[in-house]
Amino acid sequence: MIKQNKRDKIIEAALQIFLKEGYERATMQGIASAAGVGKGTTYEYFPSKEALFNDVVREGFDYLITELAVALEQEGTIQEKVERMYLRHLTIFQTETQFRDLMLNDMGKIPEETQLWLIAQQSEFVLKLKGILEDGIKIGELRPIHTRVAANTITHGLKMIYYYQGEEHESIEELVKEQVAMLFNGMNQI
Amino acid sequence: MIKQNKRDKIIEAALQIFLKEGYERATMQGIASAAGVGKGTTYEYFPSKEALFNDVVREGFDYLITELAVALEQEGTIQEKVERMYLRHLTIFQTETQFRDLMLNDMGKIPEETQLWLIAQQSEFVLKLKGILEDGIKIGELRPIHTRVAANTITHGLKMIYYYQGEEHESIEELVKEQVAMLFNGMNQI
Amino acid sequence: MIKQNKRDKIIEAALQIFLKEGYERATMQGIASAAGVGKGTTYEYFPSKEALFNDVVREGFDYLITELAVALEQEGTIQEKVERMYLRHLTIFQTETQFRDLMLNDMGKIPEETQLWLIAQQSEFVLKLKGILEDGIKIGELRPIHTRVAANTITHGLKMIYYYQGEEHESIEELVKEQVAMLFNGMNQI
Amino acid sequence: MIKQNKRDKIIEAALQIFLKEGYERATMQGIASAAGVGKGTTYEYFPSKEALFNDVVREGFDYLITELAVALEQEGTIQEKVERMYLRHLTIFQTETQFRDLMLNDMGKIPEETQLWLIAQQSEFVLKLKGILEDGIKIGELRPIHTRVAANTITHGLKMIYYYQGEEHESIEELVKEQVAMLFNGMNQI
DNA sequence: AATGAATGAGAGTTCATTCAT
DNA sequence: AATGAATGAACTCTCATTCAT
Repeated sequence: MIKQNKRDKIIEAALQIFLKEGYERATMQGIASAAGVGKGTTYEYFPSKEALFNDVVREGFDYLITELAVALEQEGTIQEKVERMYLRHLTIFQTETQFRDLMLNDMGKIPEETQLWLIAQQSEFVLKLKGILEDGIKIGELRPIHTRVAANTITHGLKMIYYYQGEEHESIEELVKEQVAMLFNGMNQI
Repeated sequence: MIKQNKRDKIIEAALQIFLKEGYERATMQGIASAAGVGKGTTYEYFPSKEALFNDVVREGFDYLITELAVALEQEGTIQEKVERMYLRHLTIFQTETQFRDLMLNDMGKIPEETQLWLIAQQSEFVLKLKGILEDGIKIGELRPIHTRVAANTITHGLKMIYYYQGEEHESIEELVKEQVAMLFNGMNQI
Repeated sequence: MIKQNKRDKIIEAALQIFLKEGYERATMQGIASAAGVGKGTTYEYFPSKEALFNDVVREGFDYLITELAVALEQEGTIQEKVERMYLRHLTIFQTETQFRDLMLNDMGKIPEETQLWLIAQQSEFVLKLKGILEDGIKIGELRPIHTRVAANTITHGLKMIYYYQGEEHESIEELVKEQVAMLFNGMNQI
Repeated sequence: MIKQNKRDKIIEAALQIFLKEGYERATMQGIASAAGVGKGTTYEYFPSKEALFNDVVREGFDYLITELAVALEQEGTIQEKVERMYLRHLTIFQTETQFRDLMLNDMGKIPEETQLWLIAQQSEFVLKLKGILEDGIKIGELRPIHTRVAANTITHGLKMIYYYQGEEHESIEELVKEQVAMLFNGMNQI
């Protein structure tokens, strides 16, 4: 097993607990126990519960954004890129349906500065996607759509998978592909 | 003004407070004060904070689902119906961006039974929409799409508006219309 | 027994505990227990430990100053007035030698405002005493002494009794009288 | 500069911190940092916070008593000796008004044994002063006063300077001299 | 000998809930 | 039925002390 330092162990345990319990329900004692350290130890690494949450969010979001950006940058048509991104997103959160509680919730407890950082990160990501869509229009791969709305729809559409219940005879992967196909091909008869 | 009974006053006040503060941050004292009743009185009508939250969620969700269903049932093309539903949804939550905190968050605190009820309500709604889409395919208004995925995408796509930042020269209403148009017409060149 | 309201019971218990333990050592649990109420109840009456301490100090000091002023205002020579004041002071603190901890110590924990109030109260008292001394000089009862220093010496000299150890065959009352006599008659041969 | 050993550096730092913060507020980490050593190092020299405080008090008191005794032993009338002692006392504490917090406060935290030692030291000092006063009476320099009370009054009167506020056109030195003069000459008209 | 990472007992404070009025 | 005073469990955070290095 890879040797992890205490800080990483606490971050990881905190992520799990925040996910399972939400910010308020989570207790420092619980996080410490899950990390296999004493309660006081958490305060050696993070000055407060809020600061710990802040770092958890930052590291988690950083990881997520990076992964998605990589998926976008690989070869293929734009629809393929987006599909790849959706599937990567799915893989990351398949085991953690509660991840929405970290990403959508509890955001009032992080410092203004981090809130702004999150928005900035997300905006940057949306802009990158917008650029890709504009290129797609230029080379005639896409119709002349409203790229800002499209980039936002695609980005926030990622979160839809949080709500897919396990259903009968189709895998979630297939549903995701169908969803992306719909975004690109539309529903109207032509 | 219609005389409201105490129970309704408490439910209404609780909704506002839960929206503003989230479940954990909300206090029974705050809810009671906002409702203009004594703290003990809340316990005459609801046996616990959780039970109150449960009822608030049920009533709120009920109202929402009903409103959206009405929007769907009115005349027009399917795209028009969906657009109407999106705009109705927008109207309801325009003033309460924190509504996502009630709908997406804090759901761990309601009893299993209500969780299942919520899912059932939502499934029922998705089914109704699915039926509408199937009719649309039958009469040739829509392409032969995967109706379950489409119904889910449309339903969960409603939540995207929570994340629209106030942007420059376009109103949110226009962005919503663009978003619906994209769902129906697709992004790919044809 | 006189029926005391809860606030008074808490103030009284807090006084005892603060005297015995000092501000930092005193615990809200201990104060609550001593007052015969629940821990949370103290917070119904005082928003914090500091606020409770503040009120204890104000009420205690108020009582003390009033009692001493009364002793000064009764009939007699100036030496008799001062002696009476010293003895009254002695009576009040005879059972509470730790009172110095409340009056001299722990003053960093009370709000600036109360600190200023205490100084103002004390200054006012010293001024009153200074006036009495000046009258004494005018009517030839006292030598033309430095009245400000004298008033301060007498006032702060009150605190000396905190340090009298129980000694052999003389009572503290007698020692106090001797001390006052010395202040008025001096030590030098004439 | 004389090389100080670690123990002395810790004692000195601890004195400063105890003076500034009081016993409870002072932290071992703060003391260690001020002394320029590691936190664990303090425990190499002193087994506990209480033990450290104990040693600080003993050494500080020792120094004080010695200084005052020296002032008393130099040449002059008794009034001059006492005045010299008061001024020496003033010099020592002029910069540290918080010294009263060490001397008057926090004494509950030192072991019984040291408490008794302090009382004994003080008693011894009072006795020495009492002897001086008795000699003064014998040679007719002083009136036949109650020497024990006088010695106590003089000794405890030292603490009065803690309470002198900075005042207008007189220096504290002048006030101290006035105070001593009053003790020796009395206030009553003769 | 010197260190500081690790710890957990214990502090102040909040608040859902109870219950006498 | 309506109330709010009373309560204590449970929380975050501090810091004296230990101990492996």
